[in-house]
Amino acid sequence: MGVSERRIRERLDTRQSILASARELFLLKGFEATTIRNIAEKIEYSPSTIYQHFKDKNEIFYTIHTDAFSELVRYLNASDIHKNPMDQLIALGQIYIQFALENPELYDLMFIMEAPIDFLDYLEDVNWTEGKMAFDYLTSVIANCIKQGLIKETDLESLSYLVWSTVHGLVTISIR
Amino acid sequence: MGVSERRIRERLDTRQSILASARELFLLKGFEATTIRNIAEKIEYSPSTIYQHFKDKNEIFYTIHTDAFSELVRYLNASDIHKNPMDQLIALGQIYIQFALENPELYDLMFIMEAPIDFLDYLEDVNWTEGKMAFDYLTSVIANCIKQGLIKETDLESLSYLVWSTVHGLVTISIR
DNA sequence: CTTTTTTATTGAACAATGTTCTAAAAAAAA
DNA sequence: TTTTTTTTAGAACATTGTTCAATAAAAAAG
Repeated sequence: MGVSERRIRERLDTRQSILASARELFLLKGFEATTIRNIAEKIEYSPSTIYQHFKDKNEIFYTIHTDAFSELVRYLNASDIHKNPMDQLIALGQIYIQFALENPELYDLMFIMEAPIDFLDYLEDVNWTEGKMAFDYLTSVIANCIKQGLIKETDLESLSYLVWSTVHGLVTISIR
Repeated sequence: MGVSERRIRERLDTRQSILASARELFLLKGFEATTIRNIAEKIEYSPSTIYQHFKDKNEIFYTIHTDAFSELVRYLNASDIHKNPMDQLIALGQIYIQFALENPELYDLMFIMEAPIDFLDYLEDVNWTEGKMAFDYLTSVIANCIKQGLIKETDLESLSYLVWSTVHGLVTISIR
């Protein structure tokens, strides 16, 4: 019977509806200023219904956050086309900046917006696959540059941090 | 009569007491998790009393934030001893990092901790003298470097941002 | 078609929060 | 001692996230 399939689909729909509304409100008013009742009103359900899909308000934020990172990783993968690691590194930076400028509110939500208090706990809990993926990718590209003598050898991880934080700094400034 | 002098002094004392307690709690639990009642309990006054000294919870945070920046500026002024602007620039970076590492929780509160929502409004309102001072100082040192041909000429402001955000990125990483 | 069981949805309720307001207590001035 | 001013407190309010028991709806079983 296709009944249960439809029900699963319906359930997923309201879940997505919650996420979409929440995201819109978060971007518009920030995390704190967005209330569960706001979201509930927007999806035309009672506040209680939301708790059928998410443990608490934080979990809604986490989900949106993780999804956004998935999208960033998808963007970054486009740098694969380059064979020369230095070109790849440059492309990586360009794509990163492109992503940030094309989705400024999303970038804000990912990196700048005030997050729930237990955010760091959460990052450890879910061991933040998406974020690690993005960083590991950067690190591996830089490692290739060093291996081919295109970059002077230094502490790999520190250098990766440095690159990221510099680009992040630039992006943040141009967004805000 | 020294009566009113004493009253002013007493008033200032409780104000300082509020700030000290609030700062301690903010650093310990973050802005959101710290309640007015927490602070009140710590200073052994009723919550209402706090509102005699500060418009709202945000204003307490703002005050602490501004004070912290004053302290940073005080630190940075020590770079005056160098005549060569390049030495000064290097000293500036070193002092900045020193400040951050010596007062990691404070640095966290100033740059990383989640702030009240209307924080950006606030920065514009008070036109954020302290923050501007620090940045203008950096900019002027870099300008001197360019003038003396020690740094290749580029967009001055962007370069200043770049330097700051790079150092900030490094500091943030080593603190957290 | 009727009854039973499962699922979905709600509305009322709770505790905690920031904040305000009125009354009391304390201090200073007269 | 009385009056005025200032300080402090306690009760109260609206809003928040969240829970829970009751109701409505849907599906399954008979």
